[in-house]
Amino acid sequence: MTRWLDHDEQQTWRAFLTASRALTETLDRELQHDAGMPHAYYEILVRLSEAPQRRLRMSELAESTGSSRSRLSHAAARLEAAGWIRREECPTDRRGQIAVLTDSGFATLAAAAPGHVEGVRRHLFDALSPAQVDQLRRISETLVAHLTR
Amino acid sequence: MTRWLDHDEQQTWRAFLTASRALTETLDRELQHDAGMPHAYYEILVRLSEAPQRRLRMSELAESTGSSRSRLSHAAARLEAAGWIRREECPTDRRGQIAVLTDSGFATLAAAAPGHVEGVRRHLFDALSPAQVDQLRRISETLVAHLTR
DNA sequence: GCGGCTTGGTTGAGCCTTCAACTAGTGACG
DNA sequence: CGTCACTAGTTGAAGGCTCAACCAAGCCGC
Repeated sequence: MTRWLDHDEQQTWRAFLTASRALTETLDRELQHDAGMPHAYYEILVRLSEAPQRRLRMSELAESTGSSRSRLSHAAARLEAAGWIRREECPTDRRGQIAVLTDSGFATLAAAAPGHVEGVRRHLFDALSPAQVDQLRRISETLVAHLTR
Repeated sequence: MTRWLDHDEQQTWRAFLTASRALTETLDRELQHDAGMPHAYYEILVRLSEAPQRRLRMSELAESTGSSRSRLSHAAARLEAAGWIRREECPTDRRGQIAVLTDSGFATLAAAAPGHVEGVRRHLFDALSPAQVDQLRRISETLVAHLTR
């Protein structure tokens, strides 16, 4: 037997879908416009910038950005063509590749970050009360735990 | 001056991103696998199925699914090729088109719905407490209002 | 009724993602 | 030490989305 959604659940689900879609689309568009890259690529640069020596194995980078190996591989090809990252051989595993953030990539990221952070604040945090922010965090963490179980 | 995110805000933002991405990707994959259509197309069929006579002007359909006219136009071409919708001339505005859900489209939707709803329940509602569901709804509604302002 | 603005919708190019297939290197086990 | 399963990463095709350009048709003023 299907456990259908009642009216309230419907409303919740549709509101959530609309909100998350609108939010990600808005931020994606802003980033594309201001920095010439989609949000997914921005995230890759962020993770690299936070890693020791600004370098990560492709597989770790895929893991940490929540993308498939294939997606990351395509993305890396573009980022490399843009001169924002470079790929090096891994000394300990000859199958491996290490993605390295270039100076140009770091500079691009540094230029893009303020605008993007401002966008996140404006579109998300400014709209919610401190209590709601806290609730959203717990909800999100619960969902992540549940989905990656 | 950039209003940077503090540590807690960072965590909240990243958790939210991860959760909403994981959720939509999971449901999208399930739907693609079980019903042979992406979630965006499923939504179009749902809106049509709820409309009087299962028909809507393209512009209203775009509005109600939160997609651009261009996106809907491309989607409609595919849905029409699949035989799930059909487009008719609008009698009152000769520029207009009316999307109509076909019987085949309705049957496909009816077949896909139980599995999808079950997925939404399993991945979202089952993970959260009733209080959290209520919080999520208010948060989402607040964000939608804020973003479409 | 005729310029000119606006609206409804489509189109094509380019980009991103997915999926499945593939290469190459690693590691474990007999 | 050879074989077989698994892991790292890439590739290409196909599909979906965005953006900008475009064609009609409606609408508004004079």
